[in-house]
Amino acid sequence: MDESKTDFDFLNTSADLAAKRLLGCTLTRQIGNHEIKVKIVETEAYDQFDAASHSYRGNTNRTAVMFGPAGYLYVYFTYGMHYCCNVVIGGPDYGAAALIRAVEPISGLSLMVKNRHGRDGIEVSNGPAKVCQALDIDKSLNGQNLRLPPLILQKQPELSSKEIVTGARIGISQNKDLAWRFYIRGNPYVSKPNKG
DNA sequence: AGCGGGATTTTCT
DNA sequence: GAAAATCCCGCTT
Repeated sequence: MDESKTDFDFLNTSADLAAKRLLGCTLTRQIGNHEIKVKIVETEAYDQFDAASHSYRGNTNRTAVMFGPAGYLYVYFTYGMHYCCNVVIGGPDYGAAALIRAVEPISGLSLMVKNRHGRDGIEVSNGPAKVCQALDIDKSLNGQNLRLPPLILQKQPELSSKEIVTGARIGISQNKDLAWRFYIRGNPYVSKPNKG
């Protein structure tokens, strides 16, 4: 059977719904003989109709991956020093992606700590640039097919709405009130729990 | 615990 | 030329 066509159908929807569906899914990163496996615990949605999104200004060299099919990796470089990674979501003509803001280690923790220069505990992966550092993701993985090594996304059963917290996105200056950040309730790796 | 600043370069105006 | 989907450190409560 051709799994490649159907695996990521669950991401072929609006950015906010797809970002929510990514919570609980796993990422497996192969680095040489080593393997790191993590669970996605925090995401943010971005699409072409959203002024805060890189895709808002259209399909450029930088954003081309966002305008491709779901299930590919979009990596961008920011603040002159950090990489952040996204899972492309929605159909090929819908420029959308979900920023992976935090993950929970499942296996390969010692290598993650090493990649984070000794940072331990939740500091290993409780932020988008920390996730990329821990998983050794940089621009060379931009456009990577997430069905294939060295980075594989696996669907997990969808969480119930009670397990998901929704709120405003972090670190943006446009569309601040749009509640397109999602995280797993009570998870210690969430970068910044909502106040209140 | 919370605030403020610096690091540093890609991307688009 | 300015801003940027961030992080870390140091200083103040």
